[in-house]
Amino acid sequence: MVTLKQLAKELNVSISTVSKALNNSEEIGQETIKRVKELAELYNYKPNKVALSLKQNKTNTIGVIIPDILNHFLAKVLFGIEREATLHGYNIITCISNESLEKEKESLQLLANGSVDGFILCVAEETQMKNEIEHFKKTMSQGLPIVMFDRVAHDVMCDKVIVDDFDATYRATKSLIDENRKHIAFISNIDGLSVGKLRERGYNKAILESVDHKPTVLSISKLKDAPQKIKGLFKKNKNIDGVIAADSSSGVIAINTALSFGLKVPKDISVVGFSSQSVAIHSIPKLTTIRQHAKVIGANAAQLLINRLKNMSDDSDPKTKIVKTSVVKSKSTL
Amino acid sequence: MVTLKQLAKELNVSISTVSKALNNSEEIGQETIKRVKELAELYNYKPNKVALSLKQNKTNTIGVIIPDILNHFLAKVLFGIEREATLHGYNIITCISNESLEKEKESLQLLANGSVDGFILCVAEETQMKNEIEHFKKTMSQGLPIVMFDRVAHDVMCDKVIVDDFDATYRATKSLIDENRKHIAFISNIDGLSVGKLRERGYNKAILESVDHKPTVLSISKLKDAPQKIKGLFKKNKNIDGVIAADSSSGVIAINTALSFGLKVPKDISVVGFSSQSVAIHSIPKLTTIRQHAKVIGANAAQLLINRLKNMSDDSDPKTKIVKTSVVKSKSTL
DNA sequence: GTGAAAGCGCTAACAA
DNA sequence: TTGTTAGCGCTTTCAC
Repeated sequence: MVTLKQLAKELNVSISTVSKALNNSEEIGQETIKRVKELAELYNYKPNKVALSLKQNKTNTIGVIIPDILNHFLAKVLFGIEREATLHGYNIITCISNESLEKEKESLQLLANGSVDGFILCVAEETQMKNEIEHFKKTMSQGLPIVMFDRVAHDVMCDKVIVDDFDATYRATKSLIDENRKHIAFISNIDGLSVGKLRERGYNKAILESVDHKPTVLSISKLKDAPQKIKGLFKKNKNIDGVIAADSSSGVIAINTALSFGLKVPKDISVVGFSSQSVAIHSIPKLTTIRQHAKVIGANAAQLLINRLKNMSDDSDPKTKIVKTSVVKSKSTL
Repeated sequence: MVTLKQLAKELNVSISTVSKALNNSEEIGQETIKRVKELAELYNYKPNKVALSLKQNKTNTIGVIIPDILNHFLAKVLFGIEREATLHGYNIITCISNESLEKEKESLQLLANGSVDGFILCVAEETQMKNEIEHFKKTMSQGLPIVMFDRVAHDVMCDKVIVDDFDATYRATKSLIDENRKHIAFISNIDGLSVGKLRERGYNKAILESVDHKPTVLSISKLKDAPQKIKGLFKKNKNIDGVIAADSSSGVIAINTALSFGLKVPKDISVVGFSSQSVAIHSIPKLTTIRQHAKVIGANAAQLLINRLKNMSDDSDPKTKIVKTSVVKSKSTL
C-alpha cells in the first residue's frame, strides 16, 4: 500500500500538504491539489484505515453478535444490518455465539479493545436461561453502546428492536378461532427463548379467552425430531384442526405431516407460522406466515446504533422500537 | 479504554516498562511485573487493537465476501469460516455482494485499505456471467491474498476450495439409473453459476451414457416460481420418475409437488438434491441429499488463507482443495 | 532493571 | 500557500 509519505517524497512536498490536498483543503493551491490527486490516482492511493481509526479514535466498524447464522430469521436480520451499515460507511465484524453465554462474553471482550465502535446483538439462549447481564453492562460502561434485537435483556438499559410477539400469536390464534377451529395447538422449537415465551403467552391468552379446550403446547427440542414429534401430537389429539408454529421450520413440517396423515390443508386443519417467503414455499399449500420483517429489524438496529455513535455525548434514554409483524395469508388457512 | 500511558503514570514508571512487563519481558523485575499486572487487571486493560495493527502492519482480520447470506449453503460456509478464524485469533469482516459485480468490487476496494489481511470469497453471479477478474488480480497485486470457494474464477491464480460438483451429479444420476428409473429430470435454480453448469454436465453425461431419453432440464429463475414450474414439468412429462435437484430448495419442492400430484415418493419417483439436513426435513419423506460439507469448506478456506498469511514470503503455487460430497440416503429414493 | 526515543500512517494546530 | 510538529497507542532498539 502506498502512503502519504511516499507520495510526498515523489512530489517534493511535505506529508501534510499531500494530506490536505487530498482532503480538498482551502489552504492548498489548485495546481498542487491537481498534481497530488493525479499521482494519488496513479498509485491507487487509499488512506490507511487503521491509521485513521487510531487517529480519530473510532473504527467505523460495528460488532454484530448472532447466536446462530443458520437460523433464517437471524441471517436475514444480519443482511439488513449489513445493508444499512454499508450505506452509512460502516463495516461489520460478525461473531457467532452459538447460543453460548461463554462465547458471547468472549466475543464482547475480544472486540471491546478498540476493534469496534459499538455492538448489535441478539442474546444467546444460554444467556437468557441464566439471566446473565453483567457482561453487557460492563461493555457499555466501557463506552461501547449496544443495540439488542429480537431476544433482549430487559434489565439492560440500551436501545432495542423487538417484534410484537405476544400480539402476533394472539391475533393469529384469534384468526383461527374465527375460522371456527375448535382445537388449536401451539408448536415451538424455541420455548427457552424470551420471544418463544411471549408467543406462547399470546396463544394462551387467545385460547383461554375463547375456546373451551386447554392450551395444547408441543415443545420440540431438536429440530431433527420435529416430524416425529408433530406426528405424535396429531396421533394423540385427532381433533386438532389448527396449528400455530412459533419458529420457521415447524410450520411447514406441520403441514407436510398433516398431509402425510391424510388430512386436507386447509380443509381439515389450518396452519400459521412465523416464517419467511423462502421457507414457506417448502410446503404445498404454502404456509400462511407471520412475517417479522427481519431486514427491517436489522436496518432499524443499525440506525439506532449509528445514531448513538454520531451523538455520543447525547445521553438520551434508550429507545425501544417495535417492528410490527404482518400476516401473509396463503393457502394453509381458510 | 485505559492505555499504557495511564497505567505508567499511575505506577510512576515509563510506558515502555509497562509494555514490557505486560509482555513478560526478561528485562523487567519480577516485583515490577507483578505491580503492573495487578493494576492492569484492576483496570481491565486490553491492548488497543488498532494501535497494534498499525504497528505490526497486520490486522488479524479476514474479509469475507458472500454473494447471498440467505443461501443456506453460503451461510453454513460462513459459519465454518468464522469458527476456524476465531480459533486462530482472527476476526472476520463480512460483506454481502448480493450477486452484484459492482458491490463485489466495492467491497474489495473498501477493505483493501488496511482493514483486512486477506480475503475469502465466493464469486458473485454477475461476475461469473461477465467473466470479470481484473478486480481480483488488482487486489492480489496489492499484497492481499484471496481464497475462493465454491464458485471460483479459474483464471485467477489463488487458493481455492471447491466441491466435486460434476462427479456428484454424475454419481447421483447413475444411482437413480441403477434404481431402474427411466426418465430422470434435472432441476436447477443456479444454471448461471459455474457450479450449476458443472452439476448439469455431470447429469448430462450420466444420462447420455445410459438412458435412451435426452436430458430433461428445468431452469428455475426465481425461487418463488419453483412450485409452479415444477408442476408444469410434471404435467408435461408424465413419465418422469426421477429428479436431480441442483440447489437446496428445489429438491424438497419437487417432492412436495410430486405428492400433491398424487405420486408416491419414492415408489413412483425418486428425488435427490444438493441440500442440508435442516432443509431436507421440509418434505415427507425426507429428501435424499448430496451433502457439500459447507462447514468443512469454510474451515478449509480459512486454513488456506491463514497459512498464506503466516508465510507471506513463501510464494508457493496456489492450492486447490476439493471437498468431496457425500450422499445421505433418505426415504425419497429407493 | 528501567527509560527515552523512534516509528507505524494519518490529521490538524500552529508556524513560516 | 506550504511545512513543522505533536500525538493517537503500541512495540522495540538503544542508552543509561
